[in-house]
Amino acid sequence: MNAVSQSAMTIACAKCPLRSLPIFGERTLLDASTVQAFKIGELTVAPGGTILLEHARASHLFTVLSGWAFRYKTFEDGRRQIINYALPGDFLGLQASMSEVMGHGIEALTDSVLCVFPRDKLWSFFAADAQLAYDITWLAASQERTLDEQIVSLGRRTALERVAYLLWYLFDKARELSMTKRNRLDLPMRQSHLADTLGLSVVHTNKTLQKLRKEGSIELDERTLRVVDEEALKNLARVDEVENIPRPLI
Amino acid sequence: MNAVSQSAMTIACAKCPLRSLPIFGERTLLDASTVQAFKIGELTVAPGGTILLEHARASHLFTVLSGWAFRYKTFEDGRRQIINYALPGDFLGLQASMSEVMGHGIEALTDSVLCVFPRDKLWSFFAADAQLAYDITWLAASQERTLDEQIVSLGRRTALERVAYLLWYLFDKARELSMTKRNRLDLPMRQSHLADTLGLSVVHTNKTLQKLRKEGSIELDERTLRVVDEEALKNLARVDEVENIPRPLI
DNA sequence: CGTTCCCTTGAGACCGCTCAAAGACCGTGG
DNA sequence: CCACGGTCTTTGAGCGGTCTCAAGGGAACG
Repeated sequence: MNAVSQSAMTIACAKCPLRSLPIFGERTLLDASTVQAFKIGELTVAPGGTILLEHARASHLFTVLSGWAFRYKTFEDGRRQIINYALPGDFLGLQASMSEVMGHGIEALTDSVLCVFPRDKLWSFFAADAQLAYDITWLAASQERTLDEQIVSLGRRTALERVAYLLWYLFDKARELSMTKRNRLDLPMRQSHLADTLGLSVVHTNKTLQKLRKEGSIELDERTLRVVDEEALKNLARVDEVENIPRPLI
Repeated sequence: MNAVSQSAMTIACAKCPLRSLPIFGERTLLDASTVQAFKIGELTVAPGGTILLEHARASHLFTVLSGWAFRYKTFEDGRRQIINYALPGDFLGLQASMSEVMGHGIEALTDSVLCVFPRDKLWSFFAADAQLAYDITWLAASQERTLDEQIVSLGRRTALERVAYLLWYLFDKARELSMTKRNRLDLPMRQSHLADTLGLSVVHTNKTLQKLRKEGSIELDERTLRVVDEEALKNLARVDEVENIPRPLI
């Protein structure tokens, strides 16, 4: 709720910097004018700022243009579960548009900019452009796959495997977006975020991170992750290999 | 793979018994002929039969017409995580249609019948019928909400809360479909299925079930669940109330 | 230069695990 | 019809992974 502002200056979809990334394959790329017609503005949020409030009515959909955010749910007694992380190109808020009220909150981890779309126009855009409809469904289905894997993590991976998986997942996701340099990635989250993602306490998360460092496949200090031996990390994490196929961008 | 057969006799969508259930609201109900055109047949599966094989290429989409099924993932060492359960009206296989290979398996718990749709025609049906496209997206988004809640369960609910939540969730889902009678529901799964859903061992699942029975809000024997005090169960489960709005049926 | 937030470390408690075995239920075949 | 084997549920014992509580150190910031 704090530090949220709406900017008059917006990036034209045709000049969207994300469009040139290989992961958003040219063949699958929606015409920029279609997205432009759907887009109504941009939202700028500071670290810790709320993008979507838990249990509130959501009137917008978003695509992350830059920055990190995370989706979460909380209990009244303060327990928090982070559901997943959003990076540039991720489409947010769809769940809410199908029911009336948000089931989760979304918070920015870094300074972030999001493209804003009107939820009440979703249907008319579906009717007008089948490719847009298909792309949104594609993204929703892809999101399901990610959530499936998070469920497997929480249900059946040990603490060490969970940490390894999360770090590899974030690394791989960031690499697709060319956010890594020489196997290095700056992670904006605190250990308390990792703990709330992993279903562990902060203390045990810390101890498990240290154990993982001793395994030798990663280095992690000053909030910079370095993947030293990706194969070893993936084996530890029991990664179920999925090829990164080009994905749509709304 | 065993006990799978394709029947020549199929139910006409116009006469689909699910269409008269209140949860599939009339206003949101897709024209029967649209679904009929998309449907290519029915699949009958016996208990324990495979509907979708993990890591195989999927060429079909399904709607459960009758019976119970579950989605799961396994590790090489045998650990299994059940991701969620499918009941009549649930739409299956979408994740796989967006990538090449199934990330999960689907297995029948009871004798089941599924409507079969061709995955390679999905795009052309999207282009031909915006309502169908919208409905499929709706279902995908709704599924995400369910998965979010499962992530919260595994990450932040205690064993007792988890069991309470799962039983309430199944009860509520079945009630929408008029599968309950006087607060009673026949559950087809074994305790090992519950354990693999809850991220617990079978032994601890058993002990937790007993503790829950002693709490008094449920009875459970002979595979019949009876919800004695739904409010107490929901409080125990820390249910985040969501109204059951009418949903589409493909 | 103090305050605050975060990471780290240690100690002890507890939740959920594994191992083991007995009882209950069911289908099958003698 | 009964004996048997297999699967599922239940129970007990002991271990260990993860938790909570507590305190110290380091870095950032006003």
